[in-house]
Amino acid sequence: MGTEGATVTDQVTTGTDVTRMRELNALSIVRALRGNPPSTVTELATRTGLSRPGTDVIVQGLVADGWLTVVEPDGSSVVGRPARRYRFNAGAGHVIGVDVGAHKVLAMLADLDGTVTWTTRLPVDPGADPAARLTVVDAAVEECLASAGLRPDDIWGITVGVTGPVDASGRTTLFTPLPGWASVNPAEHLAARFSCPVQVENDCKLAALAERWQGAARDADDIVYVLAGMRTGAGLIIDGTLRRGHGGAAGEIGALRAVRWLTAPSHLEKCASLPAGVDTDDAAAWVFAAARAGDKAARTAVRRYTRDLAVGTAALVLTLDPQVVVLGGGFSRSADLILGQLARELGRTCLRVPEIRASTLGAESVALGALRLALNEVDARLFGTGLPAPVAPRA
Amino acid sequence: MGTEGATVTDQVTTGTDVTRMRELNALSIVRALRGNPPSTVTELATRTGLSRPGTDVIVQGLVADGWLTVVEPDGSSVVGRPARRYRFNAGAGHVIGVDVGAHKVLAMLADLDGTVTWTTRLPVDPGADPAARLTVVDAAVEECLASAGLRPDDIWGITVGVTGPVDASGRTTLFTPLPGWASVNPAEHLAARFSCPVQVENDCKLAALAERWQGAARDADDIVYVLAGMRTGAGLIIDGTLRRGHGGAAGEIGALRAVRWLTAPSHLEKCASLPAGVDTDDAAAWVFAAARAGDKAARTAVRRYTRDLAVGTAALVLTLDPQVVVLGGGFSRSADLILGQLARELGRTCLRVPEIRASTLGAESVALGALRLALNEVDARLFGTGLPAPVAPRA
DNA sequence: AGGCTTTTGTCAAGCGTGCAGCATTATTCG
DNA sequence: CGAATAATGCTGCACGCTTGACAAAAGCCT
Repeated sequence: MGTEGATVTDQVTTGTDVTRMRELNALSIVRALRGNPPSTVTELATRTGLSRPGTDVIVQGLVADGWLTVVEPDGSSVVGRPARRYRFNAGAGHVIGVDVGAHKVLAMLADLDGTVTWTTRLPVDPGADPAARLTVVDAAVEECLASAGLRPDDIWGITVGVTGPVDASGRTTLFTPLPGWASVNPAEHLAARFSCPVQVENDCKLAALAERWQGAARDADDIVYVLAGMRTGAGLIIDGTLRRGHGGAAGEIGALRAVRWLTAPSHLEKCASLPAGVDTDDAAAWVFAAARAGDKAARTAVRRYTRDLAVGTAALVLTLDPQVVVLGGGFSRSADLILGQLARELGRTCLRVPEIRASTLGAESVALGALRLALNEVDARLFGTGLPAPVAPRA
Repeated sequence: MGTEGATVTDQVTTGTDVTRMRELNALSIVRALRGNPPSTVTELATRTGLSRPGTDVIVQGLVADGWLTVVEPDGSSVVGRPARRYRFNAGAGHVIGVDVGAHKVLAMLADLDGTVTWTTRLPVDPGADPAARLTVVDAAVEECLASAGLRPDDIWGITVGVTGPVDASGRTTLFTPLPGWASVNPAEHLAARFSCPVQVENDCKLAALAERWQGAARDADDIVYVLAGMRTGAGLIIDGTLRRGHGGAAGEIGALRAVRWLTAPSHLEKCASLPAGVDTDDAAAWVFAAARAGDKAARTAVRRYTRDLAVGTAALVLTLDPQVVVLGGGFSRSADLILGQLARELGRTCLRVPEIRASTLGAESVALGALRLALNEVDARLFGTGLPAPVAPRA
């Protein structure tokens, strides 16, 4: 406490107590077990660099707290005494990821290992007002809880994916295609029922996370994800971390008029050979199919679309110099028609051409990314502040 | 050691020994002292959260190792026994930052606090071959050493700033305006004389670092730095860290033809009212002066230049959504003529308009940034792996 | 079947570290 | 010169990790 003298940088609080050291060691053991098959104490000891007896003590404590579960030795034919194996108790907590779209709400439940244990998809009227849409979100989330017999307090994190840039408060005030949604604060809404942290994030950004987690860019740390569909958007991962920008509007290069992302899909909708009966939602799919079959006008439409898509992508690539560009979104099903030309255009305009890959995740990528973001938050809380609390750490 | 079985993620090595804990505490005390005025043990104890006796023991050790120096109490009029103060011994090590330009080599020497203790500026013939240029670099560095009577081993880090994207090996193979420089590896050259780490980095990126360190963007974590001069370039700081991109080519948006950064300065050179006698190097300065005096043609030239500058800046801003855009480079001396229009253009094209500020650093910004990068590297080595080695930690 | 090898599980002793508390010292104020 | 004040220095205590040793549980060999 500075009395009245020049108070400098008070309260750095990095001093490590000997009891804090034990927490850190416990965490490093948990970390050494996450995502790995069940391991023996000896393995954990070598992995963490701790001694075997020391590791054993900590492991016992973690088992008592419910973080680890014991796997009794099965008849594996090794020479010495068969070792007990310990497994991270992924069921100690769960996270929920929600994708709020115009036509549907998709909710997923996963355990702490990220294993998806339930998926709910409910339809929504595109014109539904915010209250109605939130009711559907609630219903989807509720179904996730019911599927595993969980109570709200068993959920450690929730992430909601929406379209449009998300500001710090979790709202999409700058722009949203959902009617009336600009005034909605989904985090606040869910906080009434859940005590865990609720994050709201842009759908492109979440899809980018998903591609790095389980999709086409698992090996990369610098990723530009381009969502190609009836809307065009981007999500950026730099140095392995999702980047939001200072106001949450990173990746919105499509707002630049010279980048014709807003009008790019119209090339497909206005294709000359498009029959009259095709619905506007199915137009793109029809054009891609026709182009694949050799239809001249359709091929031209796809070429024009890709050219426009490439301009914005080039701007992103030149700005960030990523390792990988991932093409996602609805049109990525037709990546075979797009990727070649996209690569050529980038090769023409960019200094260093990154790898270009098609998304390997389907329509669930946004919800998956939402799960990943929620898990990231849980990890940060666990490993950052470090609270190996007994059994069930709440918010 | 995995024998032949499924070797998973070996060697995580995060286990904290009790002796390692002491290292960490020593480091946190050093950190609590860096950049602060000399402090008493009691102050350090409260700042780090450690106990006073414990702090005292560590401080004694740090003094013995040469990291801290004692400041005997002067006659400050407080009640009670006057406290010894301890100061971080910034002179324990030094770093060197070099700015290799077309016309000059600028080298700076700084201590561990970043206080610049010597600056050398040597002229170079723009057409000099790589060997000649490297000789000048050596001379400049040598002068830094001589100024403080230092030996090469007293230097803990060196950073060299060059124009053009720098790859992982430290070379500028993609592009460089210096004749023959593409084949040069400055890091390797300096490694012959210095055992410390030598980094090579792009000049725009270093200038960006400098602006965040001591310049116009000290408070920001997300910065787009635009170097405006006869060459146009950019440096990006995201979440407080300089971003290089996967191949070191981040920020090279100027390579996009639609972004007219390459030709933007020609608007100034081709100004109609420019007298015949003015040298090409001084043309821009003349035009800015004329514009400020009210010359119609000059004002038009500046307006056209700024319009072109704004296109690329808008692409960077929309991609990254930074908090601040810093206008640097030689033309930032005329920021009064540029900033207003630049802000208007960004306001027209961008979703969320960042603050726009003029650089407060002069021609030394690149060398300053080089110092900062070298200091960052030293810090990372110290605080990361943690080696409070005795007196003088070498590479 | 019995001994040998190998690896695990467990215990005891030792050590380094940080913390709390008390005595000591140096300085100002009355 | 004595009282008050605050920093310094010292001792005992608690905690957790490590080393080393030994018993237990399996497979392999004779």
